[in-house]
Amino acid sequence: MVIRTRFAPSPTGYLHLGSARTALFNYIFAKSQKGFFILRIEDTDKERSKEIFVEDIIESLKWLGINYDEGPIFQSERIEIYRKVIEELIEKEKAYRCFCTKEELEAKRQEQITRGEPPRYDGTCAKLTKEEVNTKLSQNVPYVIRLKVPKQILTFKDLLRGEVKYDLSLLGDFVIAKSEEEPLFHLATPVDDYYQGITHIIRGAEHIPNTPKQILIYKAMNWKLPIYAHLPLILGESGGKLSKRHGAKSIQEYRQEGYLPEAIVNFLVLLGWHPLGQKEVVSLEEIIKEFRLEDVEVRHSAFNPKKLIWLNRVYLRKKSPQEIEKLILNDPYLNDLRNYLEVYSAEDTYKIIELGKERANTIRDIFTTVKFFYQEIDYPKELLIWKDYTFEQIKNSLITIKNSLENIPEEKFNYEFLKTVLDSLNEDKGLTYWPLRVAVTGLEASPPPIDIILIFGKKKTIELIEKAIEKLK
RNA sequence: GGCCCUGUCGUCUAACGGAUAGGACACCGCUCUUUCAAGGCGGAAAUACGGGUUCGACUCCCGUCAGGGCCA
Repeated sequence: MVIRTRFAPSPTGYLHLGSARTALFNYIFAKSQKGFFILRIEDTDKERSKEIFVEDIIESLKWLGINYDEGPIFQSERIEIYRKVIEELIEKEKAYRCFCTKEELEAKRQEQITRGEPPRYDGTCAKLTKEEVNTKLSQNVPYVIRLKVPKQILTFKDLLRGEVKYDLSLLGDFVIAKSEEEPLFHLATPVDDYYQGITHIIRGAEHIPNTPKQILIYKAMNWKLPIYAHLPLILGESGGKLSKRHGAKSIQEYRQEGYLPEAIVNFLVLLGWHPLGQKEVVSLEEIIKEFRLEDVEVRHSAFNPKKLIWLNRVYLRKKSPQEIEKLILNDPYLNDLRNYLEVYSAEDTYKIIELGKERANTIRDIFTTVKFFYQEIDYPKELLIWKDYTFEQIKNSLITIKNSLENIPEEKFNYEFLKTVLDSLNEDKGLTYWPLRVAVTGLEASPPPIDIILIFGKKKTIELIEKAIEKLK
């Protein structure tokens, strides 16, 4: 059997971590089985569907490296297919037109509630004769289309949870379409899944209660059922399902902040699944090789942003400065960082990136940790003080450093020589390095001073030391 | 409210009837070090609760409680 999976978002919001995880697992499973992964846009809700969200979904998937083999297929372009199914269901008397008005339905519902029954449709219009229906149609009485639901227990198999039971008598004959041209979610989804040959429906656990409704369509049409696997939900830090409402950031926001797609993919896959052994940093290739859908965890998991940051650091450190430069140049979301690439020579810029990335969480962070290379520095003179030394002692140390540096010929201005010279100046090396480091960075915490001096060069370094000495006078 | 799903360190997870319940993030020490980061070493930290089943339950069953989802 050729495996076919799909990701079927409705374009009513930006793609966030929760739905990206669903897409990812569908993709990984399909690829692990040498199957196909399909993108379907469920845009039948014309009010809430927006083109901008379609673009966002497509762009986000592309960025994450979740490539679909077919699609995007738009439901809005498939109205004829749904119409045929609806007509067939009515023809076979599996579904019927319901002419009840909102007021009538509301009255019945209130009645049922007062009787302590679950509110559901009582099937009045199912009893209408063909003649009665035709009369109402000719009078243009508005209607919806309902599916006939048998009063029995439906059991379906979820690949991760085993058998799930559902009492259909609680459901009543639910609405599957507002008209022949306006299918609802519970109709359009199974129809597409069937016609698109989807073998495995992998989606969020919030769809478990929807599953019986969709299975009923399959049964009414006499179609072979797909395999269902409902993924655990990702919960926000505050508890509820991760969603726009719970302050979930979109994938593109992470991109904008300088996260790497590898880190996000690795992070998401760890929510509910884990690679063999004790390793946690895994590439998409390894994931695809080791992935087994049955091994996916069923319990919901909370989103842990600190672990995402940690993974991002891991991947950031693996990148060479040249690769980071390329990312900045090629990603419009990081466009503004280009300015940083033009200040120093390419060689020096690579060195700066190297220093910055060791301390950065994200690509964007790189330049904030080494901002002293790019902006005028200022700091309170107290920052120059190492331990309990006096201003006088620090000033003298800086003067010694300055004189030593001035005496170093240009050709010997390299790491080893500088280290030998600076190491020899004071018994307490902190008396040398701390004030020197503050003088060139203005910061409490920064990369090591010699690395910085080498990029600034002799002249600029001496200028900065002179400024520091000036402060202490 | 009804129905459904789920309960292992704070968080993500391993253990799929048989070890001192393992790892990762975060946290706290120590170490390295001029600072920060990274690294190395170490620490604290969990089977929700109550009943069964079994020679033996994290693991199977029932109940309670808790969290979450869907519908209304």
